[in-house]
Amino acid sequence: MLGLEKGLAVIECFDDSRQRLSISDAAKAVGLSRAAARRCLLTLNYLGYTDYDGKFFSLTPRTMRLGYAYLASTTIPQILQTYLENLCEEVNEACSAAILDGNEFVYVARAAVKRILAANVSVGTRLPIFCTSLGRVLLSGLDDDQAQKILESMPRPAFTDYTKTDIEQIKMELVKVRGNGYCLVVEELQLGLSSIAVPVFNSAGRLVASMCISSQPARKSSQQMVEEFLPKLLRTQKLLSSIL
Amino acid sequence: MLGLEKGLAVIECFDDSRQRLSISDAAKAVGLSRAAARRCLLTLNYLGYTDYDGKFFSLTPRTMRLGYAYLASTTIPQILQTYLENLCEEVNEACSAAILDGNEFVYVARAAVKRILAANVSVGTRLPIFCTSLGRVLLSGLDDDQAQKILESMPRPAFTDYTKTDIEQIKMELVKVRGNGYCLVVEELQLGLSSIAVPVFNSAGRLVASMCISSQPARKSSQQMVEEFLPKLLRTQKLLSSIL
DNA sequence: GCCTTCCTGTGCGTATAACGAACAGCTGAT
DNA sequence: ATCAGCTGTTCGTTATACGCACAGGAAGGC
Repeated sequence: MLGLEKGLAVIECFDDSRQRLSISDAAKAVGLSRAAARRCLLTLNYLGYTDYDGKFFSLTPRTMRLGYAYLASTTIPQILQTYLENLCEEVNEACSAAILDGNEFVYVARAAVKRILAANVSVGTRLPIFCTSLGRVLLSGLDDDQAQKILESMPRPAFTDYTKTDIEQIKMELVKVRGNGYCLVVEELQLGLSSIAVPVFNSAGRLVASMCISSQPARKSSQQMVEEFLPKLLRTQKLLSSIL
Repeated sequence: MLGLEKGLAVIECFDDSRQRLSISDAAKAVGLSRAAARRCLLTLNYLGYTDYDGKFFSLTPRTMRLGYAYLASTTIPQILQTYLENLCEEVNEACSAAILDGNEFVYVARAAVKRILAANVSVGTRLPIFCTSLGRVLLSGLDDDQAQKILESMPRPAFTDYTKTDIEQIKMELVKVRGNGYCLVVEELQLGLSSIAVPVFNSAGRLVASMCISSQPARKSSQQMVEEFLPKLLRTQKLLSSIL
């Protein structure tokens, strides 16, 4: 069904840098002919997924039904959310859970503490997997071939001086993650940010998500992260694996 | 483009009561022929929006790209989120913001306090507008004909003994909201829940959202809600209207 | 003022995608 | 063992989606 494919591509091409699109804009962004893009947008408009002011189309909140169909249809994020809030209460740091989607991960649950600097992430936010604790834990659940393929398929920019970008280096990290059962990443995504993550298994022992506690190197040393946070993460992990 | 319409309907038909659907299930739920439903699901699977185990289809996190295209393409929710977190910090109660979508509203930002009872709402959750403070504020921004039409179009069950279900009664409430500039709703959606909401205007004076502080009648009387919370809501409202 | 350029909306003939019906194979239940 | 229900596949027909081409309109340059 080509029409469906094109329509979905049109929806996805809206983002923070493309909030309002004319027909030609959308056609260019998605790689469709103007006629095809127009048909898609008019259909989306007819169905209530977009607004049209005569010149520009913009998405309506109706679109959120699509994304939340997933969250509503999956119990794991809801359960994770509850446990992360308890965990957050306990350690007074931001706690998040994520699942793999292609070469990114998606936050599916999150409990944040109110601090001055609010990391601008929320449920639905996507981040690269190669340089994050949540991502590397998810990667560690794949076999080497798959991990290799995914790592090769993605750009691996050095966000900071500490970012590991070499595939072999990252694969060595994955080995460590599998051996230790956790992943600590310090300032690879952003200076001043550190996080420690563990895998989340369901009752069948399958890796279904990863969860982490985020902090700042200035407040918590790497050693503190492991000594203080890891036991609590592992306890939550155990609780979760019995009910997922 | 009929194909697009059908595909989107198929995505939306997944929810908490329909997590995993066979081809026949989906066909019945959406009202398509089995053949058409199969074509949709196979296409969605090909595009990565669903998983298929040979019998049942389920949505993948990829689907969240669609819903989050809206959030990412709109700055209002992000700004609201920041202000709600400050407000939440100040009053130590759950603060939420919502926008209108048909005869429901959608939470687009939310800051919750950690309490024992976690109201099971998050960004993306939808609730009816006729019996909620957020909803009535949004309704009050429409003209009478539109409000009437929307109210008529939706089921209005009495969730509690206090739920106002009569259209005329609700319209009188809307008049009060317009006059007072706020809306207080006590235990109409659920026993033990109360909330007070105000409209959010952009710099052009147009109603773009509503925001509320939620509490419990056992802890905060109606009078307290108005005396303590309303001034803070109005201050935040004023701040927002200067930057939206 | 005019011209150019870009975009939009529309019509049309064509290719083909989507349609539904029908059939065969499979599974699970009675 | 039989039946019911679901799946996957094929096939001829329909009409959907296609891209091209043209006209109207808005914005900008000269």
